[in-house]
Amino acid sequence: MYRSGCPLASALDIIGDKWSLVIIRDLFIERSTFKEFLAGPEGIASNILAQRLKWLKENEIINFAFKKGNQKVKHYYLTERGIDLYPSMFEIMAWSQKNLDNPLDPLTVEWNEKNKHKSDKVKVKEMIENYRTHKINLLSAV
Amino acid sequence: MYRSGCPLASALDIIGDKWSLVIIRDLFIERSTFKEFLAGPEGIASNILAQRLKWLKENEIINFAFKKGNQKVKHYYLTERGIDLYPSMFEIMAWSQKNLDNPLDPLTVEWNEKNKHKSDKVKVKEMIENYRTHKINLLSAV
DNA sequence: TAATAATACTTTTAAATTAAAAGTAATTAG
DNA sequence: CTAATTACTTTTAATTTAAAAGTATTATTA
Repeated sequence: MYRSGCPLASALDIIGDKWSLVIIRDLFIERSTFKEFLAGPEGIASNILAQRLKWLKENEIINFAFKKGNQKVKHYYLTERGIDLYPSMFEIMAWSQKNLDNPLDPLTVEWNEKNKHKSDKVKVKEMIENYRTHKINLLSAV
Repeated sequence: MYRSGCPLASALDIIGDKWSLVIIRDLFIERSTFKEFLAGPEGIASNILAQRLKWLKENEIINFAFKKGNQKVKHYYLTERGIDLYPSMFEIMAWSQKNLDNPLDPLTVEWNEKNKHKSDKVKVKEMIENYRTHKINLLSAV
């Protein structure tokens, strides 16, 4: 299943594509439904989205639950293994902002402004803490 | 060119595939020629390798030089923008080793053993320092 | 409660990318 | 001068991605 015993290559075997981390980003910013993922600014196709959600679930990076009284809307959320990806994503975003000259979307500009006085370590820690709180709320409503 | 103004998605537009970071990993461990990349344990196809090297050069993540007296063997190396990817790669490898159960190759086991007493910050710093030294040697031989 | 709408997909077909294998031009070594 | 080596390129097949339309199930509305 894995191409080699290199941990970098193994990780890329799971999340090395243009969409997986984008979906995981959406989960971190509290988007949780198929419809919300579809509405993201990158415009993922519904078949690709369905396929990636299945793959990420099979690899125990995400899971989903229904809220009580509703069997229609699936709420996806990150497992611990998924939450654990945040430090990698943070470093990739830092690299991107330092090295690519693509104008940032308003959401990122706003987030940067709000967090500019914090250290990287605190930024990562707080994002994860906030996500855990959100997840608890989501799962307590199932 | 970029799918959105999200820095994560923008980075994935450049390096979001199964091979780019594997090639960059090779560069960090001082593999520098087409032949050496081809010989890596993942078995990249030569056409894919050529295409990726071209793309990474176009995006100023890598460059190459000939050594003096030899116009045949191209020695690829990381630009500053490429070296800057190491913290992301380090976090991905850390995630992988914590969360995937794929047996590590001997090179990684050996590296882990040699560096186990160091902090993550020092590991990252030293890898980059070592790479810079290697690069200086390489370029002073052109 | 029956019709309508919404949600999370699936299917189909086309386009693009990846892969495997073989081939080639330029350069160097013998 | 010949043979080998290096860094590709080409060709063809297989796989993946994408776009668009369609569908089953559940929830909402009249």
